[in-house]
Amino acid sequence: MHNLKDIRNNFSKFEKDLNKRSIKIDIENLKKLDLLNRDLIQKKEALEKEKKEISKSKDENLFKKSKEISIELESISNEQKKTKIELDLILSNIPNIPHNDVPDGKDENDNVEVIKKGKLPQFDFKPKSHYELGENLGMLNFDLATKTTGARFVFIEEKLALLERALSNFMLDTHILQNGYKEISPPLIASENTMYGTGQLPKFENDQFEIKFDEGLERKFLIPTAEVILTNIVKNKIIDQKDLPMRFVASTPCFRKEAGSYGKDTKGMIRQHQFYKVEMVSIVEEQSCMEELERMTNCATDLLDKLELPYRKIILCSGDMGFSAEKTYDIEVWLPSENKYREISSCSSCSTFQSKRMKTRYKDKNNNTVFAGTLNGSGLAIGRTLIAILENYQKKDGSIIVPKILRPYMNNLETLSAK
RNA sequence: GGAAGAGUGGGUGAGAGGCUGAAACCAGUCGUUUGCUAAAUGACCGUGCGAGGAAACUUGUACCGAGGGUUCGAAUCCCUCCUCUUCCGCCA
Repeated sequence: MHNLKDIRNNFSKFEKDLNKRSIKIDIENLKKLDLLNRDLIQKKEALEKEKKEISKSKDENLFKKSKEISIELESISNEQKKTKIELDLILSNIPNIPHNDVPDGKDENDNVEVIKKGKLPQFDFKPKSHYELGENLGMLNFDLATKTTGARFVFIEEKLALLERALSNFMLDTHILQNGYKEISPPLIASENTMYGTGQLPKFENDQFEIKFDEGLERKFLIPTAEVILTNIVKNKIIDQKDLPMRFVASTPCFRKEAGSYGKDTKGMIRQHQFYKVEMVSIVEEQSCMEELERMTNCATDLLDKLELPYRKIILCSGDMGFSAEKTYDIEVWLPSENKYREISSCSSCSTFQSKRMKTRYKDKNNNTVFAGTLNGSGLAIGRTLIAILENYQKKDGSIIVPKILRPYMNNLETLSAK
């Protein structure tokens, strides 16, 4: 959410900034509504003052007048509320402004590679896809998921399920013990206001699984990422400056409708309605955002180094970034069967965009109340890590070597092979 | 699910229709004094949205869980909802 106060100072700069994201808004309308809103507020407050004075005077002769003012006040107040709602609706649908470091661009083709690491595996046979490998091992079952649930779900079984658990534990341990994150096991359901706080609502309602919840009025959603619930830990809060930075990590299932991706990645488990992901979230002082983003991204790539998987890091161009982000690094892992890199992590700084929605603040050195910076990043998407291990560690006979770092988490198992 | 009680500023907690943006205490900020791993003392110390100002700041208004209502006037009375606590029931 953008601050109207800031926008007001320089409407044309705001308009230019949004151009970077190919967003066009009716800036004149915004100006007009802002003026109207403030005008109505002034009128309202003048009347309120008059009323207050009458009631203070306790002069019974004026009581009738006060009553008349109340009627006028109500209509002005209603009009002002309506204007404010209209303004908020416009503002809540505008994405974050890209940071200066972010390259201009239209879509994923304009993203820029930053580094490439790890050596690509060489095979003296044609490498199989993860779903072939998994099905041949008898450890991935898509048909069964279709029977019990529907498309875009999967059963993971036996040693592959163990591998999934091992990945979760390995990643959590690394972030907790080595990187200073606080472990959280959060609710997987978020309220409407929480979804609004991180920017999933109102604009991306179609991507969310809403669940039926009889009691209460507020709507509930399955989390599309732990970012939602971890970031909202500091919703409506004035944080003690000395508690910053705050760093949280959780391994949770994530639920996404994947609306609008019909026909994309339909085979295999690249794109599922449900998947596990280890998520990191940082709450920092605004000026530390860029530094924290580098730190967080390193936490993610470090895992790939430890797993000995080849990857590259790219910076997303302005047109390809998510709604709340000011700057995003994607980390892409090598998939031999596709002969290309695929996203396995996305680390973003959201500057104060989310904290303005959530009302997350802290007192700075001058005792001014300022908005905090928020960051989130996957470290890593477990389903896709599983895919990467299957494909990169496959042998000609279809068995899979277990990466060394994971063996302690798997009773020292060295190979996955069919029975 | 039934019954009872409670939600006040960063925290604890007074207030029970006008003098309350809200006592007191803790935490915090800035001083003073004595000195030294600290004590004493004074002042300041909520948030949102407006207005004026380059700014420090000044000023208006709203906010005591949320939303309505009664009243000239509501933290205080009434209604609805949410949340929490305790007791009972049910249950992994």
